Order: sequence, then C-alpha cells, then structure tokens
Amino acid sequence: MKFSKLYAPTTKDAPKDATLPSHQFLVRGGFISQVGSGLYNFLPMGKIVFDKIKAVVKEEMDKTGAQEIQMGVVTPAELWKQSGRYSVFGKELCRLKDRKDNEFVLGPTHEEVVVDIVRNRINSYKQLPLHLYQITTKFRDEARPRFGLLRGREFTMKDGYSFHEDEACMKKEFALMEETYTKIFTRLGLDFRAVDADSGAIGGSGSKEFMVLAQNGEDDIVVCSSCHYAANIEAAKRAPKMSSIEAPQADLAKFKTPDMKTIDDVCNFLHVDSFYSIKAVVKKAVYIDKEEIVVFFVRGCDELQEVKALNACGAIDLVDAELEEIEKVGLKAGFIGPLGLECVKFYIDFELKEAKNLVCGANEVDYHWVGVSMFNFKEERYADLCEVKAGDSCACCGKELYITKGIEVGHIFQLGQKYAKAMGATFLDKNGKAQPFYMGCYGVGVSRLVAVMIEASHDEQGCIWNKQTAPYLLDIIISNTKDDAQKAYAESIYATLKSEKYEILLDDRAERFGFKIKDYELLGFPYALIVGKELEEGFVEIVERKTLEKIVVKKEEALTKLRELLA
RNA sequence: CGGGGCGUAGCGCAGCCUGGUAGCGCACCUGGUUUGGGACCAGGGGGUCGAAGGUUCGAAUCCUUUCGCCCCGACCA
Repeated sequence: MKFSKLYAPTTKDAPKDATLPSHQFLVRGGFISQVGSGLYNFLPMGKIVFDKIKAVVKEEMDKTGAQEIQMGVVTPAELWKQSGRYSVFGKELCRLKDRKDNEFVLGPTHEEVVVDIVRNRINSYKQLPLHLYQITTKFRDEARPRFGLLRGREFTMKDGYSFHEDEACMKKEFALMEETYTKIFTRLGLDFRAVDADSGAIGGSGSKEFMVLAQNGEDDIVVCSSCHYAANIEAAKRAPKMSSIEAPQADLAKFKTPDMKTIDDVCNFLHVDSFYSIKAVVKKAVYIDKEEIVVFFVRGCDELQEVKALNACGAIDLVDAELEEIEKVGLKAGFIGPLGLECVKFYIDFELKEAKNLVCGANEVDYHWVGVSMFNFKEERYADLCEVKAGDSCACCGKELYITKGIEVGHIFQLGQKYAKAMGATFLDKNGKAQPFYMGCYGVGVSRLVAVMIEASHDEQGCIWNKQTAPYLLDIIISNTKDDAQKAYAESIYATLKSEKYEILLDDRAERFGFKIKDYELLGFPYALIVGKELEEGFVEIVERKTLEKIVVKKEEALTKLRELLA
C-alpha cells in the first residue's frame, strides 16, 4: 500500500476527551473514528487490525471443532421473556418496537437465540455435544460508555455456546475453552491471567475471566504472590482473617455507648480492636416484584463486597438505603446488630461463624453488646460477603495476596441447565427420558482487544504493534520524494517485498522527513526502512519500533536483512 | 441513574458577563522556497454559532425548552 493512497487521517493532537493511550492513539492514528457516544467506525487500518485479531480467534475456535454461525442482531423479545431475562436485564438491554408494535431487543448476548436454534432440532444425546459460535456485533446500552473501544455500546464479541448431555461433558468443554483462550491470548502476545469470577447476569455456576494485566484496567484482580491463585475481587476468597491482638474478655452485657454510631467510635470507646467488632451494612435489595431492606454483617475491619452481597440475597440490584427507609423497618442506624434482629432479612459473613468475644449493635439507640458469640444462627444466614484486601492471606497457600488492575478480554461460563430449563429445551437421554441440555458459554471481546493491544504495548510516541496484529509489518520512508534515487530505490524494495506477499507500506507522501517519521512512530509498525541522504554513500537505515533503535545497512543488503526481520 | 462541564469552520479554542460587521491556531486549496525529527513566505476557500421557541429595532451573547457530547461516581458478561 502506498501511504499517499491510504485513508489514515493522522493528527498531531489527541481529542480532548481521550484519556487513555489506546483511545488517543487509535483516534490520532486514524484507526477509528467516533460517530456517537460509545459508537465507533473502523477506518482502513483499524479494520486490518480488527480482522487479524478476529482471524486468530476464529482459527483457534475452529481447531476445537466449534462451528461458526451468525445470529441476528435484532431478536424477538419473546425469547427473552421465556428465559426471564427480559425483566432481569437492566437498561443495558436496548428494547425496540417494529411498525406493528411487536417488541424486539438488540442482542447484548445470545443465549436465548442459540437455545432457540437448537431447541427441537437436537433431539437425542447422540447429537451431542455441539458447540456453535459467532463473531458479531453486540449492543449494550451502557450507562456510561468510555475509554474508546474499551467500553463502547456497540462492540464485536466472539460468543460461543456449547450443549451437553451431562455436567461432566460440559466441564470438559469448559476446560478445552480455558486452554483455547490461553492459546488465543498467548498468540496475541498479551500478559494475562485466567481468574475466578462472578457470573453476573449470565448466570450459571463456575466462571472464569481472562484478564489482561494493565494499569488502566477497570477491574480489580486479586493475585497471590506465591501460588497461581487469581480472582476478580468480586469473587476473590482468602484464608479466614486472624488477629494477633488479644480478644477482649467479657461476659455478654449491654453497654451504653451514647452517640457512638461508627465502628471507630465504638471500638475506641470500648478499647476493642475493630477485628472484634461487627459492622452492619444496610442495603435496599431490588427484586423483580418488590424492594426490601437487607442487612449484611461483616467484621468491623472488613468491607462489604457488593457483588457477593447481591449473590447472597439473590436480588437483581442492591442500592443504598435511605435513612428514612432504614428507620421505617425498625432499625436503629448506628446500633444494628445480629443478636435478636427480627425485623429484616440479614446475612452474616461466614468468617464470623462461631466467632467469640465480639462487639455489636444492640438494636437499641445508644447501646452495644459486648462479649457476643456467634452461635445459634441458621446456616443459611452465612455467606461470603467481605471484600478481600491487599495483604490478606491466600486461601490456597497462605501467602500474601496483592491487588492489580486488569482488562477483561474473555469470560467463560458453566451455565448448567439454567437456560435450557427456562426455555424448555430438552433432548432424549440414553433411557429415552427428556433432559434439559447442560450448556456452557464463552466470550471474547474482539473489538475491545484492538484497544487492549495498544494498552499493553505503546510508548509516548504511539502504538507498538507486534507482528501478529500490525496493520503493516514495514513502513518504507522516502525521506525526500524529490530525490529520484531515493524514490527509485524505495520503490524497488517495495515492489520486491510486495511480490513476496509481505504486508508493507510505502510512505511516498511529499512531506518532510520529520512529519513521516512521527507518523511512523504514532502508527507503530514493527519496522521502518528509511531511505534518505546516506543512500548516496550506499547506506539505508532500518528502525525497530519497539526500541526505536536504528541500524545502518548497505543498500544491497537491506532486502536480505528485511526478509529476515519480517519472517 | 446522581453530581458537574461543554456544544461557535474538519480539529483545538476565543468571543457571551456588559446584545450591534463571527475571530484565532492547526488542517485544507493555489503559487513559490524548503526537504533527516510534525518547515517558511504570499494569497485563498470554508461556519444555519447544537436545535426550537421567546424578549428586543437588533441575539453566538439574555430567558425557556430540548437534543447531543464529555468528566467524576453508581452501574457494567
């Protein structure tokens, strides 16, 4: 490709709203252009990168025996009503009506549709397992699109769905997908971790996220400093917390604690470490048909992890409770404790199970209990509720955990029979009995990966593409296009390499050297060949983008050297 | 969804408070000089001032409504 013909509108300045390197460089380099909030167009070079990433994903998926299909973006709302997600999925689900007032949704994911495809067509266990996948546009009406391609409203995802006769077979496919995703992200040259995750709105039992480690990630991930344990903070576990501080010895007694509404106040007043106190976090749980106040108890030194809390109470959403609502159900804000609590639903972090010598609210204004022991609560009261912090101990090996940032690029789920049951999708097993399918589903954020590649590899000047995803492998820069010798030499190298099927760019624009080398650094192709002044003496230069180091080679040897580098 | 900001040429902005000829930089076009780190000189083209309504002799500017975009947070497979 000749740069003079390429549509790559590069700019010196970044758009004012682009804060992340990937967003800035994608726009400055003319890879993408924005057309609306969270809506982007891919320009020629952006499209090349996108297609290269897509090809890697497709190749690895096809190797596993999964079959590519393509489902419609517009889906009848009826299918979503069958699965129950029409009401559960929030405002991200874009709903629309046709001219006859029939309801539709823009597919944010395709479990419902794929079940419909298989339902009544796969009738026997003999036809299983089956894995169908697609690489298509999804739409989610995000509350706050941002960071360019990292969180758009329209995006491209590879989403695969597998069907199995039993759980064992489903788990086998899950393991195969974990392996496959590892191959995909390794081929793309990314530094990533597969982490334990919460399943969110997709549901199901086991789920793992693939996180690319990056400073600008939106997710917190907990990683063990010693063993292989890694998890999204929403699902992270730790070894039960211990305290070296001696437990306060006291018999069960009610203490007057005037106006002591916070853990700090109470602990200071009673000279107790916050480890030995119980914190009450009041939330309003939103269900499909109702709202109610729910209280979560964790150790005073811990924080409530909201996703865990949401899972514990099975609500659709948890929102902050207003003081008025708290008082209305009979709770005494600042003095809430589990002992004798009856007016609301409540859950207790399981690390508090059978704990002793605690301080907690007495459900009476200006009073706290001391010497509390956590026995006599029903088993179902206990749940994993607290947020893991840096410095906590690993549940697997006991060593220290730390927290780092990640960008989610893949997520794999064991769905079990959730969708098949809800939508009445069954097959006949070996005994001739109808059984709902076991399903798995597996997603890769393909368009997001375009941005992730840059987040993972860039410098002050611009992108640094690897050979696997670079739009072009080499940029031949003619320093002065009025110099016939430079032009002729550059064009001959270009023609030769092009005939050998290398993807290369010839910067033949009538611009000055500085302009073109800046564009090269911004666009970030792996190598550049500079044909300039030294050609007269018989030399040209090869630049490696990653290091920006230049090597001078004899003009006769440049081709050989380039073939070696580009191979 | 809560809080805040901004919409004036393709991009970045000034003008608005105090109403009266729509401006600057970059980009673009023409000619010339220049050609190894985003050149210089001269000339030139391009804007329903986000939209609608109102006040006024007169609105980019004041008032009302509305749409869009962005930032912080909540949310988010």
